[in-house]
Amino acid sequence: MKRNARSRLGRHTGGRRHNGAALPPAFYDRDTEVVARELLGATLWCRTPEGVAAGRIVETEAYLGPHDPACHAASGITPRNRALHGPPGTAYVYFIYGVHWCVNAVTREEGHGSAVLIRAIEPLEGVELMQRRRGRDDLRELTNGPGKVCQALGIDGRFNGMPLYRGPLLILEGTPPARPRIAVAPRIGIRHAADWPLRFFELGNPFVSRGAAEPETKTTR
DNA sequence: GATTGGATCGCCT
DNA sequence: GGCGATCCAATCG
Repeated sequence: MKRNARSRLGRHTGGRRHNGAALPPAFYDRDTEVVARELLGATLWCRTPEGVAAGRIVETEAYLGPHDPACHAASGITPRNRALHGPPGTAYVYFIYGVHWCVNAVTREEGHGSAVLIRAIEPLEGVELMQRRRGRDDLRELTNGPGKVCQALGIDGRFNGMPLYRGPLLILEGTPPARPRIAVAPRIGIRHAADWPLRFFELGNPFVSRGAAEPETKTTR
């Protein structure tokens, strides 16, 4: 486990290229929990005038639409959550706690209002840019939380409603974790439906926001 | 127009 | 692991 973490650090800090194709809209037009699981290992990639920054997705949460009390769609369509009700593969970017941006990938058919929150990535490209934006050097502290991911990649409200398969903000094919290494746990920081097991992360990965090696989390078969 | 709470983070103990 | 920062958007009057 420790060996994996170290080899991962070594393998990914060199700013390697990734040539994976963008995940198409059809990838997102499926069950939200399946998409949340399968986004693990994909690459979140963002280009701004400052440069490119990208990382491997290691932690996600599923938000299941109007019948999920923790999902923004539970309160109907508003100006804020309009992009959440867009077509599959849309970026839903919102501002939270008066401080942070969070980025989601919209799932299922247009109008359903479900999405996957990207909670943590493993830095792959543009490490210096991310360090500058975050104001810290420690690789583990760059992108281990949804607000940190957006700050490191330069994602803000300008990206809300954009497609994730063309343009400056992309999700690309990557290298999924082995299935036994995917852990399932309750979502973080929510009031309602606080015990629904809809958080997915790569077990043992040092870039997960918390609980990377929690012994009590359930791994998938 | 005012109030309130939130899918967080970073610093402090 | 506890708590204050900080401000937008939804809700209420």
